[in-house]
Amino acid sequence: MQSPLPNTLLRDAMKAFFHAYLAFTDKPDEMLAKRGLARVHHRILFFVALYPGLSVKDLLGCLDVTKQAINIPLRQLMEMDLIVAGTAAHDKRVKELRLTEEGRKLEEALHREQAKLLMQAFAEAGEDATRGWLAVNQAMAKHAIAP
Amino acid sequence: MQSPLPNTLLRDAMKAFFHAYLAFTDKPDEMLAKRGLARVHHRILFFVALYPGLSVKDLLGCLDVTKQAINIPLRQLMEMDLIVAGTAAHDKRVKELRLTEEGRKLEEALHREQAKLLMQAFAEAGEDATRGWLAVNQAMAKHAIAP
DNA sequence: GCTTTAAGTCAAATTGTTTGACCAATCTAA
DNA sequence: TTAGATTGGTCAAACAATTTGACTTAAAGC
Repeated sequence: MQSPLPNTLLRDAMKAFFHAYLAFTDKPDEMLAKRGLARVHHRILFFVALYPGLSVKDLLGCLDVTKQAINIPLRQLMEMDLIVAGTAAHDKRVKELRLTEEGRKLEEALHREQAKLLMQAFAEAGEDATRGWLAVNQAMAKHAIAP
Repeated sequence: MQSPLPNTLLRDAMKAFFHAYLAFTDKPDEMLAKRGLARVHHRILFFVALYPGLSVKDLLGCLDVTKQAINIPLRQLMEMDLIVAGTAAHDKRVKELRLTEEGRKLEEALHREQAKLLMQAFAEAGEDATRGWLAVNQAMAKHAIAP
């Protein structure tokens, strides 16, 4: 099996993956800290932005955490009027989480920083590399539990 | 500026990145938990494996944490005889961290799991994609603080 | 009616991290 | 050779996050 990554360089690839993820979360973490929020809050905002009307259960699945781990952060986001919870028409037990206007603004500000970093890296590496990066991440993501 | 990633799909790319990272750390986390160890321990083992003779200061740089955050995990690894600290010849203040034989075995077992996942994803996505994945991660990693 | 599911909560225990103050040994440069 | 900087280590208090497990309510589904 012929690979473009010699065995001796596999660890360098893993190191780059680790540091890329560090860089990816750096700016948003800093911005959130100023509001007394943390990375969990961002993750919640992110998935609610991606899937408007997301249920709490599906959110847990997306983040791969327990409901207890999300209990306080999610309540805070609702108390701060960044997220609202409606009731699903087909099943009154399930909540439909959505961003408020203010929540959308915060999520967008955080998203913009990460997009900037990604776009820079994409521009440096080229279009083919961008497609490749996405394809490998999606292949790996299939092995995570989430939807 | 023409991008292979339409704006509406940028969030999907970020989601894949997040879930890829989740999958990447899943198995090792599980293996470490059985020994009463955590992800920090793996990160220390990983960087000491990648850079034999690494100093404590450089390790802090690699991980982007404070010395207090590493104090206990590193001590545990040395008490468990997974890591040994020698003294640098050029400067007696600096320590040279290395894996012991047992440490090498554990690190390799953890590495093997991650390599398996990566190789699977590489095989699915193809060689070009593999090169692209690496290139984008390295471009992003440049924006992290580490060496 | 009985069971299951979605959501929420409580409490205790554990763990992790930060902050800030120290100290000792060693190196470097004035 | 002394003053200052650097490396590594430690302590303690405060804080934050997460886990485990038990328990509740409301609503479905059968």
